[in-house]
Amino acid sequence: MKIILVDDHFLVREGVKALFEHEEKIEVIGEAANGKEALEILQTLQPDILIVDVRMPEMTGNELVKIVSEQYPKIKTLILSMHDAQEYVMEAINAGADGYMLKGSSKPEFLKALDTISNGGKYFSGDVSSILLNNIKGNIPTQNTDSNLHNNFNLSKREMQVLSIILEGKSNKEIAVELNVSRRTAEVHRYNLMKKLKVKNLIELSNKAREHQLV
Amino acid sequence: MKIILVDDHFLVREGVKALFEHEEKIEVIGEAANGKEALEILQTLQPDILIVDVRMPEMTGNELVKIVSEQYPKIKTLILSMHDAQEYVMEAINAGADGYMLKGSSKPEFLKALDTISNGGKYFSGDVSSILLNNIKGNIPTQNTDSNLHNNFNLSKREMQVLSIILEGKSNKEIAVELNVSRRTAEVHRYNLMKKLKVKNLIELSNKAREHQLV
DNA sequence: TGAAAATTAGGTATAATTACTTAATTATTT
DNA sequence: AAATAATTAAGTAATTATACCTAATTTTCA
Repeated sequence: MKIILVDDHFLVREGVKALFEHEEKIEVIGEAANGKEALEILQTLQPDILIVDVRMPEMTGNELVKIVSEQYPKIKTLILSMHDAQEYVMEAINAGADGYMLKGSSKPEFLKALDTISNGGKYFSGDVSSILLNNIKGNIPTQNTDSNLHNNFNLSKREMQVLSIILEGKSNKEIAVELNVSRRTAEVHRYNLMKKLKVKNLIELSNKAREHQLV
Repeated sequence: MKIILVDDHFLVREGVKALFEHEEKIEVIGEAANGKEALEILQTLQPDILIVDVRMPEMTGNELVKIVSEQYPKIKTLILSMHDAQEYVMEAINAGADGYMLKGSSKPEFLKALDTISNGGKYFSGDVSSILLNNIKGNIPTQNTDSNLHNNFNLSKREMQVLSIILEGKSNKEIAVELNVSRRTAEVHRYNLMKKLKVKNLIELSNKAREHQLV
C-alpha cells in the first residue's frame, strides 16, 4: 500500500509515519504540506491512498479530495480530522472521500480503515456514526423519547427552547420578547443552561450544543 | 455501567463476559437467551445497556430493541451482529438501536462504543459505514467554495490571531494576557473584527468563521 | 524615504451578562 | 392530595462587551 501524507503540520506527518513504521504492507512514499504540493507530487508518484488533513491553509482537505477523486479516481482518499463536526463529515462525503478518521483513533482502527479502503470499501470511524445516522434517508426515529441525546443534560423543555434562541444569537432581552416573559426569566434560563451544560461562555455553549446535537 | 446480554448462544455470552472481565466500570448484571426472557428480567433488573444479538429464534434482536426503546427509553441498546448486511443495519436504525457492532470488532472499539452509548451518543462500527453511506440523503448544500472562503474580509494577521482566540471562548481580558497587550487593544481588535465580518454577536461570529473556514 | 496600513491604547457611555439568592406560581408525578 | 419539578421573576453586585472617537507608535510596501 503506497501512501502519500498531506498535512501542514510536520509533527502530524511524523506521527502517522511512526504509526505505520512496523507495518510492512504500508509504505509512505511521499509527503506534502498543502493541497498544491500534493497535486504536484501526485503526477510523479503513484500512490494507492492519500491521507489528508481536513484543515489546511489555502485549500482544505475536502477540496483536495474532490479534485483528486475526480481527476485520479483510482487513488483512494482518507480524510484525517481532529473534529467530528457535521459539516466536515458531510463535505467529505460529498467530495468523494473513501474514509474519515479522527486523529484520536486507535492504531488497529487505522489499519482496518486502510485495509477496507484499499479493497475498494469505505471506512468512516465509528466516532462519526451519529452524524451519518442523522443524515440517513427516511430517518424516522431519533426524535422525541427523552432518551436519545436531546436530554442527557437534563434540560427542561423551556430550557431547550431558550437554548435554540440563544444559538440564533439573540440576547436575553430578545429572548424575553420572543417568549413573552421577563428579561430576568430569560437570564435565569440562560444561567441554568450554562450550569447544566458545564460551559462558561457562549462559544463553548455553541460548540457543546452542536456536538451533542441538542438543537 | 450495568449490562444485560441477550444472545441464544451460551458461548457468545461467555465471550462477551470475558471481554469485560477486567473492566471495572462494566458489570454484566443479567443474561437472557431470547427476547421474551430479556423482557422478563428487564422488569426486575435495571440495566443501563442491553447488548443484543440480531439473530435469535422467535424474536429478532431488532424487534426486541424496538420494544425496549419504546417502553424503556432510558435503557440504551447495542446490536451485536455477525453480518454487516444492509437490512440488519437499517432495521437496527429504524428500531432505535443506539449502536451496532460486529462480532469481529476489537475490544477497544467495543469499549469505545459502550462509552459513547452510555453518554447518550450513537456508535455504529466503522465496518458498517459503507451501508450508512449508501443511505445518506442526497447531497446537503455545501455552498461556498473558493470565492467566499478564507480571508476576503481583509482581516489583518493580528485580527486573525484574535479571532482564533475569541473562538476558544476567551474574553478580552484573557486575550490581552495571551497576546501581552492592553485589554483595550483586545477590545479594539474584537470590535473591528465584528465590523469587518458584519456580525453583531459571538454566535454569528462563530458561525461565519466556521462557514468561511477562517480558523 | 514617505505614505498607507496596522497595532497599540486611552476616554466615555451604555448595554448586557454573570453569579448568586429568594420566592411565588404552575405543572407534573406519584 | 401531596410532593416534586418547572417556570416565572425580582434584587444586588460585579464583570464584560459594545460603540464610538482620538491618537501615538510601528510595520510594510512602493
